Amino acid sequence: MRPDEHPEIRQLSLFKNIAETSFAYLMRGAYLQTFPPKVDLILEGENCDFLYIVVEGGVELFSSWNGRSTTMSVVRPLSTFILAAAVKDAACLMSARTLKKTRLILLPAVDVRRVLETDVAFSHAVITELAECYRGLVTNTKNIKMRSSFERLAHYLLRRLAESNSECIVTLEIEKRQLASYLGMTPENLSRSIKKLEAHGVKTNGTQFEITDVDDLRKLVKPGHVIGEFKSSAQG
Amino acid sequence: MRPDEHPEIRQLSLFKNIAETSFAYLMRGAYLQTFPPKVDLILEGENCDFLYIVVEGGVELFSSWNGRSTTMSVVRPLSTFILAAAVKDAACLMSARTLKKTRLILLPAVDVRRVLETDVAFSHAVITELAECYRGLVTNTKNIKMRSSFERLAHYLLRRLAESNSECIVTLEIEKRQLASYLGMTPENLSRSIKKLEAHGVKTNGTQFEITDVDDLRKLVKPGHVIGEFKSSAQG
DNA sequence: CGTTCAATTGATCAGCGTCAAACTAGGTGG
DNA sequence: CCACCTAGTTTGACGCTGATCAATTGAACG
Repeated sequence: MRPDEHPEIRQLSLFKNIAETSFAYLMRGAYLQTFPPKVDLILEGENCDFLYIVVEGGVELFSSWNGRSTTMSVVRPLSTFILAAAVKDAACLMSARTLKKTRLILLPAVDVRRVLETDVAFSHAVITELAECYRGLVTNTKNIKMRSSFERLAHYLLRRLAESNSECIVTLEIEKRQLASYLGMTPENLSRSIKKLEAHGVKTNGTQFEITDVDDLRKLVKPGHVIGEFKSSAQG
Repeated sequence: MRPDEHPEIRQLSLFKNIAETSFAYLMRGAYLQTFPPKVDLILEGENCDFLYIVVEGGVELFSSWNGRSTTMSVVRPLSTFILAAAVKDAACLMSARTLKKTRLILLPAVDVRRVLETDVAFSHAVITELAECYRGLVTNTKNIKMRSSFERLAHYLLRRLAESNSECIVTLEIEKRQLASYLGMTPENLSRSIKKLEAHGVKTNGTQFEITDVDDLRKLVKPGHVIGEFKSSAQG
């Protein structure tokens, strides 16, 4: 890959402040590839050879055990994923698959670790990124342990609303079954919970959600007690 | 604090490879303090002024929301906690309190961030530590989302057994109500689950657990599919 | 030796998962 | 362009896991 091929990734917080030579070194070994939907990228348990960057499309991080399976995170452009395993040169704890047609940059993990040794700015960026991933997961865990599935759904909508440009419209970019799994509930239960939302100022139409009474939702979610609730979700 | 006051903390992975001057700088500003049981050290939402090291005793990391509360992690000697918030200079996402009489080292977070800028070895140690914390939490989340409460208990016992010296004895070092909260269940349910364990080769006597049939437990837990299951728990 | 709080036990109930069936939408081939 | 097929979604009925409530037992500590 040429270093100037995707100028926008130079602006990622991971690379923004690193030396030009470090960036060039990383790009020299990088692959830019486009994958069809539903392609397995990573199988949990396998060692981690690349750090991934989502340029376009979307990637689901999930885990399977004993016939069960759960969506851990959804990674959208421009974000990296599987950073923790890459820097530790360890087995991946999550599997990854594309949600739709997706363009990815693959940085060989050895190169990442190499640059880590020479470029202090990169080290600091990795520290910040890992800390954010960690804190995102902490918030996630608190959610699962302290809120009901219905409250988690309301919380999710408020989070997506805060991220969006709109005042009151949220559009799901993933299938409901995957959202259900991410929220730790069954598709059936999600379907019923969405119905229940209508009594709390949310009109739905397929993947469109119109929040007509934000305050009502906030009453369910009671955010603000916990700082960081509406920040990023984890994907390290 | 004198740099040579607690030689064992020099051996912590966070400090093992850092420069002597960095370590001295950190120690110069450090406080060594002993706290009684059940003392609140950190209130979530407040900014993080220190990085903590547990020298003796134990600390519970927990979170509260809307009248509910949950134990997120238990930190034992010699470990650090609240590293992520300290390096990010951000609000803590978890509260902390001592479980019993506990000796702690408090490193001013500004000093930590200062050393981060000058000492590459320290940066790398922080990266490793954060990555481990993150991966511990990933495992935790997978546990909560994919295993039943009974399976989580069995898994917990096997984990503690792997950490202990004994072939078959596990001794709880926390109250059962806290274990229940950590595992995401009620004390009543934990009590009943412990009873159920007797049918799977576990004899109990108060806080003592004797695992007489490890294979039976393993059948419940089915570990090994997910690498890293028996490593550390998160506490960043 | 009494006070206090954790742990246990029993009874009940609710949230949510499971199973099954009907419905809908998006994509494909005739 | 439409019929069809497949897969996701919705709806209903039912059952189980685990929470709640209440009462008792047990253990730690002054």
